[in-house]
Amino acid sequence: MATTASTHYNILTSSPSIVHSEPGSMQQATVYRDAQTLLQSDYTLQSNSHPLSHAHQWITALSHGEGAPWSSSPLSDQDIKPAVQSSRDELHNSSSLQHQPRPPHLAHQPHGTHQDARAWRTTSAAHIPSMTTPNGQSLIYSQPGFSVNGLIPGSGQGMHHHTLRDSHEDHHSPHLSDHGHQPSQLQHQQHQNHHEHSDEDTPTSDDLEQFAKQFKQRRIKLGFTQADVGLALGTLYGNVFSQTTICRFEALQLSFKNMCKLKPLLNKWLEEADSTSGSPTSLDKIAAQGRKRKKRTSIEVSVKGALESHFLKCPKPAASEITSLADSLHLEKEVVRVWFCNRRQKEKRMTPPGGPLPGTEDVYGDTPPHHGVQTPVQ
DNA sequence: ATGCATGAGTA
DNA sequence: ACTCATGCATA
Repeated sequence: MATTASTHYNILTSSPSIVHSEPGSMQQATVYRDAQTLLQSDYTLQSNSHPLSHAHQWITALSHGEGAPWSSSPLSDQDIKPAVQSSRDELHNSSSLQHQPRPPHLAHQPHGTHQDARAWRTTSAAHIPSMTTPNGQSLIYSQPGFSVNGLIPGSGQGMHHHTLRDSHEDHHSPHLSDHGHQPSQLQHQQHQNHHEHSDEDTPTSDDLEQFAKQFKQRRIKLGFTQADVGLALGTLYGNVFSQTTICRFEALQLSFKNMCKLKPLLNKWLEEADSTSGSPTSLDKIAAQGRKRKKRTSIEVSVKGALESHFLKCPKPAASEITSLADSLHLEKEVVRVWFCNRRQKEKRMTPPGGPLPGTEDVYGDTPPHHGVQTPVQ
């Protein structure tokens, strides 16, 4: 069986008390959640959410008939607290800056055999800052200067939220095939901002790359582990992060937007750690709440290969297709579905899998003389 | 360091 | 049902 699922994890059915009843530090999780929300949708204040819903549909899809024990755990109710979020930090950078510029001629491809969703693949070549569309407008997440420091909210950014996360070649992007007409967003705000702030304004992919590198270096020098940092962020700013996230940040394995969000936080930590070099950072850990998690399914290499093949052909298979695929591979449908989701996400990271492919035609053949980065490392 | 997973928010 | 941010568990 591919599904190693030894299926039988402690039921742990209900632990209503350990949700997040921390003695003296429980606001962390709270703020944390809020921050995220704010980032994704500026004004969309999240109302309460459904305790559990679709997330468990796959239970019924279990072919084992095992009777997933972890399914029953209606806790995680009160996630909704008064939106505190007064960190007057930023977190406002509405999404939308993650649009990847891609050559218009490739845009209309139903699902070409090549993925062009990555544009900032600047692992070694830096040229992002301004690609020009057929119109001659540079549409890049260069230095929009959104509401970060409290810019005027109506400067176009704060309200548009994400409307153009083009990068999907399915439905919503009928245009931009010939005109490459970028909707709106940071076009009109491309003036009046010339701050050399290497971390206040929107960083370029290059900036992020540089920062990540320096960050890692300093971190190690100071003797901190990725986990330490993640924890420290929690105590310092209320946003706890896992070792995984820190690791991915350092490795540029997050989306551009995500990187942008984390950068200021990590930057602050750096300053903190630097100044207090020597004193032990207060550690505070919120109890891991017991949400039953499905045992990680390990997919055989051969099966993975098959999935990869299908992905190349069709990165977004229809439900029916997933079903049949799952059937032929002897996997649960959910597993396959999730696999595709994760695979797609992977494509969107700053450092895409497979490395720099020579296939991506750089329409931006004019690398702008724009390099404000300082000394890389030591 | 990464693979598979969860969940909120969206479409 | 998907995207996106994030993390447990594991290689």
